[in-house]
Amino acid sequence: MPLRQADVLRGAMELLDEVGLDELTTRRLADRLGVRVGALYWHYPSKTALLDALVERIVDEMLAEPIAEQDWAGRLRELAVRARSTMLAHRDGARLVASFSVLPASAVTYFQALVDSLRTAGVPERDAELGADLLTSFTNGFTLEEQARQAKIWPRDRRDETFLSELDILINGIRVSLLEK
Amino acid sequence: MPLRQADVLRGAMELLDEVGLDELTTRRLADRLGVRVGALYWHYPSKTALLDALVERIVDEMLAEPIAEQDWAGRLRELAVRARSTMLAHRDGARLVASFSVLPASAVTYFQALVDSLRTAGVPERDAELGADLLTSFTNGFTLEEQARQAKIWPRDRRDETFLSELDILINGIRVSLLEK
DNA sequence: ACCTGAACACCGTTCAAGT
DNA sequence: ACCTGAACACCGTTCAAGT
Repeated sequence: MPLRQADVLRGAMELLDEVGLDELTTRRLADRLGVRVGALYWHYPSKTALLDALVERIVDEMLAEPIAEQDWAGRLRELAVRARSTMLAHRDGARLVASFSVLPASAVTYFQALVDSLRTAGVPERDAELGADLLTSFTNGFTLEEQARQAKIWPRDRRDETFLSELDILINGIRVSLLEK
Repeated sequence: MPLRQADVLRGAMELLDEVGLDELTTRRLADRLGVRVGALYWHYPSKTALLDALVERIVDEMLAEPIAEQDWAGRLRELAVRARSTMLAHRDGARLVASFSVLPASAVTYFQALVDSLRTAGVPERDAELGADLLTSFTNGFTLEEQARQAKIWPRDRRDETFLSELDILINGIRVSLLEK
């Protein structure tokens, strides 16, 4: 029976996890799906579009489970932790997510969840956006470097500890700069 | 007269700035240097080695000028601002720097400058390293996203403002978490 | 609707041979 | 010491033609 777009996407995700982003080629993907390269272009218009679909699927996972009720700091922490662990769950996940050419709808939702956490704590819109952007830049920068190099040096629990410590420093900055001013 | 390694490096940097990282191929570089592709491999053992040399040159620029005497917060700010502006000075600079396979010696010096700024303010070694890593992750994450997408949407002065605002929030976090505890 | 066959215009890398 | 010529093993993409 014929391939559907979802099969191509699933195959691409599996191949990503097995060989990494640099070895994820259209030809290897076609092989794995038992099809000729050209066939892929019936399902996706370009490799870029396929990678964007992968990014979307990964970012979707970040909000798959609802965020537990808690104070603003706990919500920010949970959102950041989840973004990191979702990217770490896929080989080269951070680099892939950083490379999107079409911003996934779920990325907007994610960013909005950060902004909302701060808004409900009384932070004005413009400041809440700054805080959300700061948190996102840190999380992505940390995870990108971690996945590219640190993961080969330090064990996961050590890296978790470091991430949480730095995250707390950052959240304290948001507290004194945006909440208590 | 024959090509020297420095010529290849300069040519690569110029090509990077003209066409970007994705179009920086060994063949285009060879064309620009008036040489056949294979000749490059006499000067650099691989494209990866050449890219690492580019990264090194960019990171070197970050500390080309001495850091002005000032308090720890001012020093951290200046170091972060300089890292960002140096990466922005080259097309795809942030993505290139994030991709290094051999950590440049100057990157160690840069990181140490961050750590030292905190150490002289009385922060213990381990905490100083956390703060330096936090600052680095943020700066790289911010600039990577900025250069990849935001630069096409917002003018430079608007992005400068945003970076400085977020940087201050982060530095306040370091202040209350690592200095005043 | 979905895929093959075959091509096009590229890549990075190697290496004997030339000067 | 530095480079050419030529090849090898790949890429992403297109598209007429097949089923």
